[in-house]
Amino acid sequence: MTVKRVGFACKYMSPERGLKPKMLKEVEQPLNFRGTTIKWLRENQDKAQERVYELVEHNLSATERLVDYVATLPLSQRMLRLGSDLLPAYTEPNFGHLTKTNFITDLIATRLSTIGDKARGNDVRLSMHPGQFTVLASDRPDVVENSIEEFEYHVDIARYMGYGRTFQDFKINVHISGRQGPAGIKAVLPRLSQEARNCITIENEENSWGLDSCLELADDVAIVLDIHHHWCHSGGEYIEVNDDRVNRVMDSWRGVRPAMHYSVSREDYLTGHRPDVRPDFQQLLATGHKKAKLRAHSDCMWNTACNEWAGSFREHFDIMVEAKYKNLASIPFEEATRA
DNA sequence: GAGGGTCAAGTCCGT
DNA sequence: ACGGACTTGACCCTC
Repeated sequence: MTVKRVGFACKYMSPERGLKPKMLKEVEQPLNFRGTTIKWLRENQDKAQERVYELVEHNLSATERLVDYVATLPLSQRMLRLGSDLLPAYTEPNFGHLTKTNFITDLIATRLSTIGDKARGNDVRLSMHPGQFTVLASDRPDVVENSIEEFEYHVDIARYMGYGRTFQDFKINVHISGRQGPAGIKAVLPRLSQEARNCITIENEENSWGLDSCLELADDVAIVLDIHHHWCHSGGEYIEVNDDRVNRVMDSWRGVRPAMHYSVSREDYLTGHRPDVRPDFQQLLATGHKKAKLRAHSDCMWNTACNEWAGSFREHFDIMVEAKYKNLASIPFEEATRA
């Protein structure tokens, strides 16, 4: 029997929202990342190595606790995106070495291996999503080089966890982003490691490179359909699960169960909007709403009509929920749309 | 304690 | 030309 998953991204939030901020942080911090800035490392060179060690140690523990938490959830909720800041400054030219000294590399290898085993042992589906600075299709060669390095950083994490061995055993998702478009992605693929080519997925954007552009890559990589991005990009289309384009997305996964993204416009930007009616993009634009603001993610999955629509994809897709309230948004959505 | 400015990187949109 | 938004806020300083 197929498990139909719904997941959340990067961060655990406690259901006890009434706790004082300090208490809340105490409860949540053990499962969430800590970080630093390049500026701080630059200004505190003598303490930089120690600081990075401490952060890596914490972030590895946080990742393990987060995977452990997800492993306690019903099978249908065992899907998780890991944050990109696990290893601080890994690809920064002057400070990357701080995460690559021998004793840290040993720590990373050991701990990530354990985490990978736990994820596989508990059927937790994992992914990552490199940031907006990863532009594999840029028309600037230096940006492409840096982006390959940044992408391979995520692949290193996957590899340490024992992934990247077969097609889409782990998803590392990026946008096309650059001015070269789909051709730029095709050009860069042969330059990526084998594990990277197993993990890479391409997601449709709200602006510039939409679903049709992504589908040009359907023979090369798995496509991640973001139905909210498509709603923005198309000017309000609620794409149906039986649409031919959706079929082509599914085919791009070559037999692996596809993953997709679901989010909804911020509830506080649509004050008074009925929760049982899907927002009408054109009507919202006509009443003075700004496209940029309609893109912003909501706290929770407040719109039951959108949820029903998104839920219709669960037959064929695992769904990554992108919402500010993380697990507190994804879990009720999962329960409400369970078949 | 809470609030606000700041932080490596690219690209596009809106003003 | 420039600020804001984006895959993700966390940290540090001030009050």
